[in-house]
Amino acid sequence: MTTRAPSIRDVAKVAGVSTASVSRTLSNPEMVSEATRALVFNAVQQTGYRINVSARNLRKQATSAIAVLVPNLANPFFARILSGIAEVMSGAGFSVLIADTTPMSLDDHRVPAFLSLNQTDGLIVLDGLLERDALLNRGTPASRAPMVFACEWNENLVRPSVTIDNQDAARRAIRHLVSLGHKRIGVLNGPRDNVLTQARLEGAQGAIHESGLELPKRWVFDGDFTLQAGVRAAALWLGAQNRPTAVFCASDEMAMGFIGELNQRGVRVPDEVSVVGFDDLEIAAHFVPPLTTIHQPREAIGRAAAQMLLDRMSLSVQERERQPAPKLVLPVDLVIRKSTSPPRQSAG
Amino acid sequence: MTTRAPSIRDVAKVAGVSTASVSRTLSNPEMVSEATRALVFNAVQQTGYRINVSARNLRKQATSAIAVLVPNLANPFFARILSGIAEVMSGAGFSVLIADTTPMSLDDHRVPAFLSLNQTDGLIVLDGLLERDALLNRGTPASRAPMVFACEWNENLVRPSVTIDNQDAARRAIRHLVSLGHKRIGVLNGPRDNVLTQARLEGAQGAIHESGLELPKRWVFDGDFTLQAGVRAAALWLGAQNRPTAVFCASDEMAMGFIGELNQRGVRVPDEVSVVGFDDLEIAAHFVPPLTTIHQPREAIGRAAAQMLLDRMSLSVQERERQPAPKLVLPVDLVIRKSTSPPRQSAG
DNA sequence: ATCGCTTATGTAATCCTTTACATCGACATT
DNA sequence: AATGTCGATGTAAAGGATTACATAAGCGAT
Repeated sequence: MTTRAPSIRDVAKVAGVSTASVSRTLSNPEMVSEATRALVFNAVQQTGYRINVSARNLRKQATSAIAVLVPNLANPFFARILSGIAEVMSGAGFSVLIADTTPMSLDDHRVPAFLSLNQTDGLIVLDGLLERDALLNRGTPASRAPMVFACEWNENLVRPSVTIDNQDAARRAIRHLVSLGHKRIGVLNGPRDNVLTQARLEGAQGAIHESGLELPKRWVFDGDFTLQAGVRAAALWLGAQNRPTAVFCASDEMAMGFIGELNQRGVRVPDEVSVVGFDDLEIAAHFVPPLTTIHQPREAIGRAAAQMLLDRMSLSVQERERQPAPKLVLPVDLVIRKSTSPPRQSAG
Repeated sequence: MTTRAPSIRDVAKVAGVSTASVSRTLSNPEMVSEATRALVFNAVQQTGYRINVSARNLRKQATSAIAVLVPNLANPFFARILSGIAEVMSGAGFSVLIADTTPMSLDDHRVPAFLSLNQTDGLIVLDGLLERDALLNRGTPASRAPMVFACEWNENLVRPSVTIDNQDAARRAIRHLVSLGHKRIGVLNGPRDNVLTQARLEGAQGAIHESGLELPKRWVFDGDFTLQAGVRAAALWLGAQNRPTAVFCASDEMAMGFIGELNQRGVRVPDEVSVVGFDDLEIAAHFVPPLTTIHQPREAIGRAAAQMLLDRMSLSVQERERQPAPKLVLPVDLVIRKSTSPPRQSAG
């Protein structure tokens, strides 16, 4: 009844050739004669043969699959990057495994499992926190796996990576606010231990000082990139005295949470406070008001990371270790919409 | 130099036991004696052994992986469901493969590849369009694969599924608008061939008629669930004479695109038109104005689908075919926020 | 001491492909 | 005619874990 799936032997028998010929026809059609090819294709049709991926993987010592470690799948920011990765990878014949790293503690047994390379041929890491995991460095086989870090990655760490210039982006956001005449500029940032947070804060700080302004501690709000963090910041902002007339947020989600909450409390943006976001999520252009923000080419980041991983995987271990880790820094744009305007009173 | 990874044989040698004992220790520790167990664990440590997944899969005729077919990965709606799936599945020791089906034409070779079960042990399909693919039904092995359909699924089709009651949801949205006093209610719907579109339209139509109102064709706007569709609908709405005073949108994205565009053109929501969304994306509660919408328990849908698939996979083919396809319909809520209000003039 | 039963372990077959190596014709060159 | 070359095919050996079956050891009962 439940008869076993047809194997390459069955195909060979039907076609009247050897299993080697079948295998060759299927993976290197140009190696066999026209006649054999026809015979085999025919037999494949007849038997309904489907290759057994596990057997091939075992023999080839490769899996044709890569894994993506995502800090938070529910976050729309990552979804889009994943989409870019999936596009390139499936085009190249690879499957994409996803792993949400939020629920995994850093020393979770699954992380090394992914790294051990017999589950996947390579890895794209979107979670900057994972680097600190000793596991990435300890076991030799693990650290040798082809790996590309994307997004949450400090540009000066030594690993293949695809990032944007976070400092520069923050600087541009601030300059825009300064050029509008803002003197008191606040920053709503990510979690302190996040690599992006530091880079963006430095950039913002630099630009503020360059302009002869100050960034006192009380104008720097800690957040975590989420809508909720924006909501909390709104309450803080409202309660503060001598408030900033503009706030640079390290993510669109926080910017929207901030604006949304202010609106509920009757404070208008940009009339009473200008807001700059970061990411340029799709919704940003349609928000009320449309968000001035830093555009990140998310799909391109995903595609680039995938391509870089593909390149790395095509190298031998030695070659990989000899070559310096490639680093790609993609350009970002400031897109000016309606959430920023000159401050209400020109003087603080 | 590049020495081959330690295999179970190496562990066995170091531990001074047979490969069988090693295998048993690793997968059924209770089958071996205390002493052997210690010996083996030790040897595993020493050798740095990692199981070879391909070999195990080949032997066990299973992959410990499932695939999720997503219509559009970039869509935040699906990202959250995926997150629920990943959570349950990785808890149960399964890997999750994702495949974005938008780029695949329906007869793409990859679809049957996923179905052929030797790449994955099961399938969760979030793309309602795929059912029409003859491939799902033609080949016996394919149609026998454990499969669960979620979200985009018509409740009365015969397949294991996790859905919400779309008709009821739409009905509730409409009743809410009616209860506010609206007489002219429009609908911004999904693509015509989408299963959700039909169910929601029927529900909306039903509720409108029940209330003694009409739904003329010109008040039904075709969309595709995207922000852009909302933008387009706004233009249409503005251009129409005798406009609806309220619009029920089949997705939050469309609702937000609609509101965003109206705002740019100086039309206030809900003052001039009330808007109900569908999905309750995170951002909905923080939009300006906060969106009245149908709450879908997205993470729960994902978890439920994963659990159902797990259950189905634990059954034999015969059992699966004997049992009726399980169907889970999760409850939805209407959450009333600020994008709906009584119409400006009480009479049409 | 023998038998029977249980528990722990080892041996070796098995899962299905890929591919190194061997073989075989056919054809060209000398 | 003998030799060499080349392309196409077949044979059989991996690849690494699981597990059916065989064996051995331990123990209680007779």
